[in-house]
Amino acid sequence: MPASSHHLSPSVIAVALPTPLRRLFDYRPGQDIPTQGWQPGMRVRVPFGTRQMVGIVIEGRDTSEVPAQQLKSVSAWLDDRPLPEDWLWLGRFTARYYQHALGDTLHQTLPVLLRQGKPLEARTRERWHATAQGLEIDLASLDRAPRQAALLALLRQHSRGLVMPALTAQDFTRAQLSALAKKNLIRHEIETLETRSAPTRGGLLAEPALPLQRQQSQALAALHESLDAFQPYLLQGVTGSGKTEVYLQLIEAIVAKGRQALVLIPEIGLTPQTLARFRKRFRVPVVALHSGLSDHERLDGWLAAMSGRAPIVIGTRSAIFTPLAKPGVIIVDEEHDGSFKQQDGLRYHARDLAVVRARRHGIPLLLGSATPSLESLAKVESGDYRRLRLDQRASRHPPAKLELVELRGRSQQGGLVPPVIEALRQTLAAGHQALVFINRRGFAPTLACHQCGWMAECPSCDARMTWHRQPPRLICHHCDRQQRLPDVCPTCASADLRPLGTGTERTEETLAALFPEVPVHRIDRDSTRRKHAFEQTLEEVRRGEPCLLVGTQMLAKGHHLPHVTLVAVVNADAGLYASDFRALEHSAQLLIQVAGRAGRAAHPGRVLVQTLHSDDPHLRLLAEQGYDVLAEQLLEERRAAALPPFRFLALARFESAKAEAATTLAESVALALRQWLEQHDLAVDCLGPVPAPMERRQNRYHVQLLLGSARRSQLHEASAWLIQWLENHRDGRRVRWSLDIDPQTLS
DNA sequence: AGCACGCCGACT
DNA sequence: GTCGGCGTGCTC
Repeated sequence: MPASSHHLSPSVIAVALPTPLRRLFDYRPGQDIPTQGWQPGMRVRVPFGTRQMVGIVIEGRDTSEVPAQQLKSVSAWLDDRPLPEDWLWLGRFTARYYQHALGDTLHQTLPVLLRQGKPLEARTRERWHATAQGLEIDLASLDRAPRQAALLALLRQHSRGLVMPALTAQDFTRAQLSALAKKNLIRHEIETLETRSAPTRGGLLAEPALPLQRQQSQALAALHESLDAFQPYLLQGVTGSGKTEVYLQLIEAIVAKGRQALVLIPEIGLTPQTLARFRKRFRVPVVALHSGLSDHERLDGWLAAMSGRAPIVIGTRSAIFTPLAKPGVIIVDEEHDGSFKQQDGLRYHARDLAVVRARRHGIPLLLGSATPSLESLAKVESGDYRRLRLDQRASRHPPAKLELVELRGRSQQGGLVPPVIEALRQTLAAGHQALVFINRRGFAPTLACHQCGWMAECPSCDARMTWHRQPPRLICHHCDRQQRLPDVCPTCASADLRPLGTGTERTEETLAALFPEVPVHRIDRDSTRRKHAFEQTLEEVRRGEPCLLVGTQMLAKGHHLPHVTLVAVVNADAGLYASDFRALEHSAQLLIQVAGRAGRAAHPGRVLVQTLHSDDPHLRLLAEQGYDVLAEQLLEERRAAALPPFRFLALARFESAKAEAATTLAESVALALRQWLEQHDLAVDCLGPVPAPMERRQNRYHVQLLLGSARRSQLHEASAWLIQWLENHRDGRRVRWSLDIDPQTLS
């Protein structure tokens, strides 16, 4: 709403504040309203309780329900123009859809520096110099403050001065700077960073686009049919079929029209290589928003996107909230990936918000995946999305078929059966590389006593502790609790303690013993904790010498491993038989993704999948007919079972130190909700409360209530009512609760 | 969520 | 005598 539709100065403004309270707070506008007038989306600093907070002005009001004497005034208006309208709109939509407090939502989707009230414009930084006095003084006179002396010595060497980042990089502190400044030995000035805009001469591209295969051209042609209107596309392409090249050429067309492209990538996919590929192609700036940025870098990227200076913005989940001056397309790569859903606090799904945002802007949306989510496939079926297929790989080999290898009745070494070990041997003998995929880190999933059957259990969770070798410890993967390894069984004192099951460390160890002549690289969260360790290993692997790779899903996603011709999956069953209704979908996606690592270059690949259930119909369907056919069947099963995407769900979670507290609250709210649903004749059902799949985690008990409806609007009404009930009920104090709209998992 | 206020145990 | 435990109540 433009300010002109309001009084120049309303008597009250409603402000969204960073608190979980689901309401706005009214203030008097105060004295220093910007001369151009106020507008929704402007930031204000306001007194809140005993503190000052930064809030976002949402609307003006003639009167407040709050008694006039209780109204406080705005302390300061922080902006003379509002934050971008597209950002505010999406924030308001998100808060409403996910039933989250608006103030908290807006706060979370803003760069840290803007949350703190820093100016929206140019970024400033301090540049420090030695003063004339500081240049003359004898450094020895500072011998009691050696760091100050070192700092002054450094500044003396730089006549143009040094900026803060350069100083903190050398571990100098603000305290040391202030101390020297107090002695008049140094001083600083504030400089504005003139963010360079793009060199546009020489054209858009820094390197020529690659020639397209027939299907890629067709996909691109289809995309060109709707560059100026909302239209979602599902680009379904097998690994190695050149989805990225389609993205790049689409972006080229969009940027050539003076518009911006926003690219969302899964957390694990925003690697230096991915980024390098974009930056190498385009001469224009590519802003990357990832977790490694400093607050200043993040603000810079945000401002560059907001002003339109950055034609291409690429980032993970939270980048969906980046404002764009001239939105042209949104691309979501690996759209099925679970990391697009935030799993705590504001539980939004970036892919779903991308749809909403593209519709609002009237621009195309491109969802890419080799293994699309059932949600997106259902939208293709219903005609909402257009499907574009890429079935051909750039290399002449078709994607490797999954070969199921039965585990039952076979001896195992490090979790591998003889035919798989033999296949590894042949692969190495041919001078190739092999990848062993095992989705459990550590040495063994647990430690068991062969005398009495005792197993290492976490004292705080309903879970087994994982046996780790490096360092030798029992670690709970759910709460991070660590214990030393027992020498003897704690219940029967037997020394016959053995690993139960297999993790990456154990497989690595076995492979190193079986194939001493080649290096074995383990890639999991533990082995790559050191910065750049992952990249270094990949670099070495890409050189192509025969080697073995052992790893978790870190290895499965997106990395080019051109010399790998054999993929072995240690155990396909873990995900297949999990209780979660999406378990099958997710493990099929993971298997196909792992399989995609095999044979991307000159040689065809093989994929061996070990399983205890080689006759499982779903697994066989996947192996024999591929993901599409399985997905079709899974969709039918979901339809028959009235599960998403044919039904909408909301999951209320309750958590407390005492099990009864959570259960009692959940029961009361369920009872009240059921009555209310009946009275209002809403087609929403309410399942539970039931204990969560892992009831006890970190010594807290988890209970949940599942709401389901075929009507999204009714589900929303019901969840809004539920939230209100919980907020008004004091018993909820000792119980922590949350509501998850469109939950990704029911655990 | 913070942060204050408030009323009962082990310390200088 | 007080520092501080976290129970309850409020934030325009």
